[in-house]
Amino acid sequence: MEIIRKTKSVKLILNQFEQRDSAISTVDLIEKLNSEINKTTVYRILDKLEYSGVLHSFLGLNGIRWYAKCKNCSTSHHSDLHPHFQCTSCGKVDCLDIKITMPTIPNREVTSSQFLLQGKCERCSS
Amino acid sequence: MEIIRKTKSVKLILNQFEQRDSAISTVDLIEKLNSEINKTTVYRILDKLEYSGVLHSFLGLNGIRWYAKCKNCSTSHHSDLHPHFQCTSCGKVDCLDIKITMPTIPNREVTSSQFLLQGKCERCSS
DNA sequence: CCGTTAATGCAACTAAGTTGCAAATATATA
DNA sequence: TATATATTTGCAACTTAGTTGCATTAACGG
Repeated sequence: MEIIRKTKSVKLILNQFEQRDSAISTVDLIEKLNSEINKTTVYRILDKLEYSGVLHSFLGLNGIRWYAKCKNCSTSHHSDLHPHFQCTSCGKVDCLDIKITMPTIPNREVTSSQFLLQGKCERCSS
Repeated sequence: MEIIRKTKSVKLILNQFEQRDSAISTVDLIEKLNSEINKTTVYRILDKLEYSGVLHSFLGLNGIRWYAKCKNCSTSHHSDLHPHFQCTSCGKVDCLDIKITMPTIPNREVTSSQFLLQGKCERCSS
């Protein structure tokens, strides 16, 4: 899971993330690159990009996995404690630039968290 | 989705939730009641119990759905803004009795949220 | 340019959850 | 208590996200 070569498929996937700023679901990515990359490959590349700190992932509504660019992550540390927002109308997901104060809970050692907000995005509520 | 009859299957499922205080995943429930109830029925009953405000649901790690007893919910309003905690070691999930202050986000109308904390529970970290 | 090793495609699989339909059963009413 | 009716159930078949093993292909360091 360590070494990552700059293959055609890797470039195609990274290109998708450079084109937009919002998160992309695995399903969308597979659909979009369907004629160029096999879905197994998409899953494997996303895994590696997350592992190496290029992307971070989280679950949206319906348990589908989403990926977004990392801002301050590395292989050893994922600092993605920001919440995500999914529009229940258009389905689009964004990273929110808000810091979450991780609650301390007695008798439990919290190591990470996922915070998903749902509602209507600007475009869908107007 | 409205009317719910007190059938043998409904009683069996409610009984599972009365026996414990932590959340139960759909998968566990199906497995546990496997000899008595068909999985389709389990899914359908859980849907109805959530709809009618008896249970609330959320996604755990891996996108599996979990259900837990509601405390102050009704058909019209689900007041389950509390976070959930999943132990990465034993997989058990609990509701946390903590109030979340819903962040206000410019240009977005937030209607609900899911907050999942991960780490080690008391039993697994000692 | 070549050899090594990682990356890819493919096909088959797993697992969660859904759907349609016929048969069974809860419940209100007579 | 019997009956009508609408809800609930089981079953089988399906959908969809994600995974695995393996043989083939392609990066890239020397």
